[in-house]
Amino acid sequence: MTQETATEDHDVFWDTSKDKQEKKKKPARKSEGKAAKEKKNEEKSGHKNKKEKAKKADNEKKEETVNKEEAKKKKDKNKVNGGVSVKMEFEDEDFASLEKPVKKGKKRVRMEEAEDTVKSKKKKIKIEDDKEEPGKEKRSKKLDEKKKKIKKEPKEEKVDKPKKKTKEERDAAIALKVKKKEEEEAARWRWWEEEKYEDGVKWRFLEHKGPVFAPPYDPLPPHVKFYYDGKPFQLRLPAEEVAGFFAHMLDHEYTTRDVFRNNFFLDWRKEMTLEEKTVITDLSKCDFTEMHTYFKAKSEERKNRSKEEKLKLKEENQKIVEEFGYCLLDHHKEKIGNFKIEPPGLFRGRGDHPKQGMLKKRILPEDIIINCSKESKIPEPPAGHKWKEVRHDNTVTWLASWTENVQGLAKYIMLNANSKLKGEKDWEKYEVARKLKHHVDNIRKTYRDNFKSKEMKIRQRAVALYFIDKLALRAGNEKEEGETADTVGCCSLRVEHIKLYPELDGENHVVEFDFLGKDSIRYYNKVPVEKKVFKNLQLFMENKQEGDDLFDRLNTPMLNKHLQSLMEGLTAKVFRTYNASITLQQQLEELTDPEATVPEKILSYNRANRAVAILCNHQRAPPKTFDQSMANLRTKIEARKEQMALVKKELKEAKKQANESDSEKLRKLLESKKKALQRTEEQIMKLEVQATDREENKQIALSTSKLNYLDPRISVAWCKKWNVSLEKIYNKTLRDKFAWAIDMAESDFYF
DNA sequence: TCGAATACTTAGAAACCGGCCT
DNA sequence: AGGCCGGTTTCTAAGTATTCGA
Repeated sequence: MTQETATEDHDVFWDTSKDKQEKKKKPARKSEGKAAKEKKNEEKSGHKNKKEKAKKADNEKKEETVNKEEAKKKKDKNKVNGGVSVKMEFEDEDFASLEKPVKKGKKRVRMEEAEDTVKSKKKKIKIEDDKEEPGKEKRSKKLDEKKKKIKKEPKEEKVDKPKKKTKEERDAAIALKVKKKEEEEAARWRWWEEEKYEDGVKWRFLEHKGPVFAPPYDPLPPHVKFYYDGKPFQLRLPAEEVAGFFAHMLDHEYTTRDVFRNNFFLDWRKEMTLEEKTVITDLSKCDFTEMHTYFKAKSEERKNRSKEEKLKLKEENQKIVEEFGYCLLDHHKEKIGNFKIEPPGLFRGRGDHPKQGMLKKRILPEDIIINCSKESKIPEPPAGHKWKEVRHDNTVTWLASWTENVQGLAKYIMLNANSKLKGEKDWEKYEVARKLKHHVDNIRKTYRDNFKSKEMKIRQRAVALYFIDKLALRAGNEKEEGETADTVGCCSLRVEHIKLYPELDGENHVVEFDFLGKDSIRYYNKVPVEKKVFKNLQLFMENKQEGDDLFDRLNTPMLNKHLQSLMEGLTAKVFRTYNASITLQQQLEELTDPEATVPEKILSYNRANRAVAILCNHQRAPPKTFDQSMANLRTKIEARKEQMALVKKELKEAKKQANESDSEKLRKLLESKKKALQRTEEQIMKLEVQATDREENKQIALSTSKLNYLDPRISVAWCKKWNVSLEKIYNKTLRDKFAWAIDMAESDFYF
């Protein structure tokens, strides 16, 4: 099968536990494999529906142009590299001609202009192929299908978990649900069936009400006091507010850290009056506990509000959401992702952040830039205020922006993930990743060749790319020292982040990675690498010491420029998307047992998802309640097992009786016992599967990859193929975000 | 010709909420 | 009826990639 060809290739490249000799042989077979793959794909399109076929044809057309471009590029490249490669043959091991290590930022290597950088955004990959079709009938037919589906689903649910309500109630609830779903579906903007805008234009009409500001400071009641050096001390409002931010966090580990405390204290003092400043000179003499207790009591109070109060509050909230939570974009109402301005507080940088604890100031309308259509109703600033600026830039997607004071970075108000603007981009992202599939063999060959380049920067680039591809490392942009936590990605790796073992645990050429990546999440991995990679790493580390860059002649713009020349639209992060999605597809194929029950299939899905999460190093802190909840589950299973034993006994008894005398009643009893046994067995199985799943998931976060890396069409197709309802895999948010994929992917979708 | 600025995606933690159990 | 638990949603920090402008 087509799939196998592809996944096999991938598997060998990936599975680091396998013998490397096998891997080395691989490239020779690759082009062959690819040709076969493509042919199979063609055959496959034979039994696709019209829409698909049209798409396919179009794709091929595009593929052709791309290939032409590729060919041209390759030719040009050969002009440059060709000479080098001849030289390379006898200079391969001649490291003497390679440049000496450089310190990045001081002696930056001049960026080599790519020969034929394919630019001009206008050429950017057009992704929709079927949208130009008129296909109005088709559309309405689709809608009908949708409706049918919608009507069916809740019934299934009913069977799944019967509720303890009266029949009428249940029916009413279901009817309501169906209605709501239908309405939602009818209101959905099926933008993926429309033509794309000219390049750079993000919208033609945009109207919104502006952001919602944080509520004003609510002062402490007089009886709640702050103490300095054991004595009550009355703070003025500005200092009191900031003290409150700290008091709120008192039982958080942050407040025990020196950096956090120092930064807080420094910024707090800036809010103090001269008198306050004179008295309050030592944070350790500050006692916030009374404030802390008060805040806690207040939040408790909030939780214990009466039903009516809660309802009222909810309604009020709803009103705000209704008014400010949506915008009008090209005739469609779209949900805004973050319409509330971030309230003031203490900066909670992740990891060892040098600025943690600093004061995040309150944002005022005077800080806000509004972006909307000229001809739209311009949002009104709150009474007595004005906006910093109102602009009308339809080449960007944000509705409002401001500059945050801690790091001086821009913040934006943008649309929700289910919006056209986000969805289209997401779709495009997966299309680029799918395109990489057709180029990846070539690219891998190229970087392998480059392992022996006589130019240091090309070798470094090749090895970095190898890591990005094989290990799904992030690109690793440069960051300003001292401004953020010390974290790295591929290009910013330093010599102390890797260790080289010519031999380790029976494997040759092992590299041990140990560094903090995004969000200061530790990446730790021991990987056997190709010999050439190993030798190069040794070379890169020569004459360097801790703190020096491993790839001293490489940075992300250089890497991306190179990638751009290999494939239009290709950047370092595409490899993560590509490898994540292709891994999911391959794992699903491997792990799904057609005979398995639905819960077992879901476990397989989660395992496939998990493989991706591990690849991408998506971790989470084990939930605080993990051990407890695990124990609870075990108890539940035990209880069920006991129940099963009981039912078994009863069944035996019933059988015996039925054998002795044959009556209608006894037969019925026997039947019901049999069913009961089956039910318990199923329940136990379900619970056990759940337990396994949870255990395996202790420190792994599946959500990030599901949300950002896995082409949703793979999951949708899998559900269709195996008759698993999509709700079991995707929650409401995900289904909303991926509406485009749910609509277009059939069970034969192939990434 | 860089470093800075800009715009957007990706990330884990925390808050929230609703269903279930006692 | 209330509290607990787990999934969902919200929040905002931290990345990537590209463009801008001194």
